[in-house]
Amino acid sequence: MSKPTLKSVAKALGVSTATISNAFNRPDQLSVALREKILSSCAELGYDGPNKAAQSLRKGSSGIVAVILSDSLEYMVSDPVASQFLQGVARELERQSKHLLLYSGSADNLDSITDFVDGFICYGAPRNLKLIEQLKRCPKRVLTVDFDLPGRPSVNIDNEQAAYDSAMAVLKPGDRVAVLGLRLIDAADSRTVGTAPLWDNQSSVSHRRLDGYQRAMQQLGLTLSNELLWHLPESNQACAETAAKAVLSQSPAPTVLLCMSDLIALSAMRVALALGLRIPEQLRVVGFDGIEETLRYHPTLTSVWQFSDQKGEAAARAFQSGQDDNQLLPYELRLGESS
Amino acid sequence: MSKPTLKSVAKALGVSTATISNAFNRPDQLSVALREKILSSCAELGYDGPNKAAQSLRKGSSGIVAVILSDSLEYMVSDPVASQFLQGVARELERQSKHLLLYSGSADNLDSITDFVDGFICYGAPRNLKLIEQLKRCPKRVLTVDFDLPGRPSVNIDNEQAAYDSAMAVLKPGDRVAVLGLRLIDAADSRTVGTAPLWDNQSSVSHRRLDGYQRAMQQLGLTLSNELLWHLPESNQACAETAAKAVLSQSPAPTVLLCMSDLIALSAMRVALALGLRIPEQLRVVGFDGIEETLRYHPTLTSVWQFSDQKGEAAARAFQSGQDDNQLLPYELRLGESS
DNA sequence: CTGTTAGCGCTTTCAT
DNA sequence: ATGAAAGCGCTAACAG
Repeated sequence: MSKPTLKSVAKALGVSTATISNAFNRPDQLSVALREKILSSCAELGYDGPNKAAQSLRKGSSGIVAVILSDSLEYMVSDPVASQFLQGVARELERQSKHLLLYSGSADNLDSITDFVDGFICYGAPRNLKLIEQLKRCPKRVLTVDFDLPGRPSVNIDNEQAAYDSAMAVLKPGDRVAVLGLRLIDAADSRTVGTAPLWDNQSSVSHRRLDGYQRAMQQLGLTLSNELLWHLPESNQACAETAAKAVLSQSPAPTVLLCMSDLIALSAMRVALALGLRIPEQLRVVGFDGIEETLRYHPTLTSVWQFSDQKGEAAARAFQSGQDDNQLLPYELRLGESS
Repeated sequence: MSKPTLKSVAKALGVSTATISNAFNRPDQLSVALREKILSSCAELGYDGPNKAAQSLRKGSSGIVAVILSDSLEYMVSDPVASQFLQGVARELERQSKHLLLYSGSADNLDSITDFVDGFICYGAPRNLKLIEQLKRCPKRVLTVDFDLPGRPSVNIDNEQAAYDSAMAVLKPGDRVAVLGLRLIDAADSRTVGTAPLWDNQSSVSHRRLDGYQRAMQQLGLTLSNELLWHLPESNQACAETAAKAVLSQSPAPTVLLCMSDLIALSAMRVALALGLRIPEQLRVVGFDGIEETLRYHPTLTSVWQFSDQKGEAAARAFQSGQDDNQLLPYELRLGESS
């Protein structure tokens, strides 16, 4: 015997298909008693509700929201900031009785899933630029986070201002400044930006942060030399160590490290300490994001906290709300022992 | 103007719907020239292929495979073993041009997704036991990993034998042994198992590993005292530290720590070193899983390597193959400086 | 409160 | 090589 369908169940119970459908979708359309009876009979027959694929075809919506990650699952999954964000999205979606489909930003296209989902929440500009084109002309709802798409709603923080604030909190006149940046150019390894063209991927957060750092430096009469502006392809320990070692072994050594993630800042501090540098006396360090781990480490890190889980919730809520505005979330500069 | 459909495109091009369908799904059914023409016209019209929801309804398959995690996304995502596994699944599925839907094992039911997917790969017994019941009577393909369901294909390693091997590699006569186990009883905190009933969740890997440890101990004439058998609710640093501190501060202190994950073993070694214990002279430690991080840490860890990424690939392949056997994958005991 | 009916967008015989 | 037509399982109007 194959799986029961709405029709087969209706026949078995001697009622019309509409009645069964209503029993599941519109309780107000029939008596409580009848509904109870139908529901329990269905349970016995092994029918656990209308087929969702058919339902989705008919209604035009499925209750599934896709989250497009900026990179592969494997990478995102190991980043505490991203997983905080996902946690928030999952929590809010659960409240809405919706479901979450995780999709890789390095995938080739959205074709395989667009027809199954109600829309997309894009967390960071997808690594594969083809996806951006597809999202632009997608008839479904698209909400971006940490970047913008013309005419689409978004959720973000003011990265430029936050970076500016963090730099102002740590910089002093006469400082020699190094920046450990994230995905500033198109290169797969950690290296100084040098003369490589800045790779502006949909006005990424990194470039906005760099703008903020530079505004602060300008204001203090400081300049950033090209060899001290580093590009890291990923926010992880390995990339950060390479960069930190190179930067800190220069002479004269930098007195301040502006880091575009807390993970980078933490690794940099480890390297600095291993090199015998004293923080903050000889080197001040500032991070970005706000992750738990920095609270357990000494010296604690001065950083911009952006509450990624709340950002995830906000994104899911904004997705649902249907409003098309560009939402700016609050952030908080928290001073630690590193500055 | 709304999204073009197969029908609207057919009308626009003056051919039948079947022809358009064939152009996309069965190239052999029409001339190359015509197909080319149709495909390019479709691209112009902004039609990028048949609607997948309708296709799935009609064909009864969608090309999406759900991976049911044993716990919430947020938890799994931070576990290196799980993310290795997912990596492998994702890689193999990509080869098959299929897609991956991640689903939480603590979700309430599968109803919301069953109709959209071709089947389920369950990575570990889901935390929510209701899901197990649903999987048992699911008409779609179900493959389990790291646990078994009657009549369903599975992919696993021989946990009992692997645990036995690892214990035999480290144990000596006269040893005082402590076990840092994973999810052995139904408790949310780290604690000794004591007299609590072992919670056999579908013959979990943990219990098989415990069996293996005990066989080895028996063979060497050793016994495991109840206060030295620990239950940890999760494989993470916090849980492991609690347990390790308690276990190592006993006197006489244990001489061997059998740990059910590398993450646990690593944390335990940190605690031991902080306590001034020398490894392996005063304390030998063995782990389970095989994760990269143990190679960078000193002392390096003796552990059972189970190649989770290959396990993921194997699972996705077995899912696709249609074979219903229970596959046992190889593992490898690797000796490190900790034993 | 219940039944009838017309599709949602597609694939697939079966004719032509 | 192509077209007509029958559904896949369901929902929403509408009529009763």
